[in-house]
Amino acid sequence: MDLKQYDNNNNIFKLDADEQLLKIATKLTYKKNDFVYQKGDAHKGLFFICSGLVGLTDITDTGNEILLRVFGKNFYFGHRSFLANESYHATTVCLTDVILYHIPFEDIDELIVKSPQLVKHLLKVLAMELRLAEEKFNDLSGKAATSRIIESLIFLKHRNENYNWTRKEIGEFCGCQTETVTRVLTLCEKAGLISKDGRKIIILDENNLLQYADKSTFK
Amino acid sequence: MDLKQYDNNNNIFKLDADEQLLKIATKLTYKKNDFVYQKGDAHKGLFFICSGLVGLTDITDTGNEILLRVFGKNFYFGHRSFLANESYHATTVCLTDVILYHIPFEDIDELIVKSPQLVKHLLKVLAMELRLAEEKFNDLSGKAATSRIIESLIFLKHRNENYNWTRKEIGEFCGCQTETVTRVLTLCEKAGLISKDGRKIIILDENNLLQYADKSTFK
DNA sequence: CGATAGATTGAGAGTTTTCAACCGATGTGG
DNA sequence: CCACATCGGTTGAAAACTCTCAATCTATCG
Repeated sequence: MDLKQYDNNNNIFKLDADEQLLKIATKLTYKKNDFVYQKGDAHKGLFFICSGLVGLTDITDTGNEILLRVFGKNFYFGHRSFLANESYHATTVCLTDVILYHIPFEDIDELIVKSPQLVKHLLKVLAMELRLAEEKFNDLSGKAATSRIIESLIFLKHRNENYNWTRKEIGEFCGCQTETVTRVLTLCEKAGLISKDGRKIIILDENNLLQYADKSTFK
Repeated sequence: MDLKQYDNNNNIFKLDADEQLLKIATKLTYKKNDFVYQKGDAHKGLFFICSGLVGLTDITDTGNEILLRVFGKNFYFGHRSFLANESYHATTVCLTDVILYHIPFEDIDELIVKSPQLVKHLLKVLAMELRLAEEKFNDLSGKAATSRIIESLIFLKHRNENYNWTRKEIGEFCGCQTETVTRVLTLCEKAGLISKDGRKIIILDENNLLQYADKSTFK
């Protein structure tokens, strides 16, 4: 991932709620670990997050979960399937308790009429998400686990500073096992780049940490 | 990748040329291995392929090339950077001699005015490309090389039946080395699933081949 | 026909996974 | 408020897959 391309709070992915649209929206609340929709379901319009964190997850052939994208406060999600007019290709799971609006739309034409601004926003977000996905593919293909883990930690922290990302989630996001994440984080701690407070990971020096990411192996 | 989701000739990604737009377009010809644009360049509107094959490539930290996407006849490309208003995150290289139209646009608003239909097409293509990219990530994360190679071979063949995909290209598309592709293809040939005519790979039975893809290793 | 790009094969190396055991933190119900 | 269950984290050893490197072979093209 090209971390330089991001503002610290990922504001570029966010949009304030559209008051007009919220009139046709339904407010929904979810508990941690609830699904909003599941892989294979028919698309059902857009979702807008008021509070909480939502992850887009899938399962590999070997049964491991992967974390494709993460949506935070003021993010829309569900847009990909809606815009492609496809069923969902992955499952959204609440990483925390979540409050969101569900905005039902039949098709793109309806959305274009009701909010051309939102179409433009989603177009841009989608295009950025495609870059991110391809950068993640590049990383998984050519970067050592150490680099991927460190970069993912920084990326995820920027997306939500307050949330305590688990080793499992970090591993699922960058394509490696929980144990590998633990080993790398332990080394980072020994190198004085992060510290751990219980399960919480504290980044002490982001620049140094990023430099360390270029070390090829965790042995 | 979910190969079931594709029509055999990937028609869903294609669009006939827009006669109006071609009036403001420039026709360009390229030789095999030429670059159309390179990573880091500022976006410069849309490209539409009249004939030939174009690959979107990048280089990993370890210096290996990867093949992110492939564009064929009647495909638009360059749309991601244009729609995100970002510089190019990867390089387009001509896999064959190519004839294309370059359609210059300043920004999305100009495109929306001149061809709302094309915007809708690109929106849909982009959304499908994001699914594909995430499916590729899933595959790389959880599928053995054998599966990825076989699925990539079938996917690429469907995108362009006539083109003789090299082991290198197949490997770059699915994230493994040329030698690994060779080894897997040799096994597939011994299993009677494909045959080789010179450098050409002939798929004898696609269904059987796909079933074989689930075998986990190439040893 | 020679030159070059692409393909094949083998052996050895290396990163990451897997499996297993254990530890520590967190949260809940009695 | 303790006891206990559960979830998440740590560590080690062994295994596995794929890569790397090197040598050789074959196809293709000018």
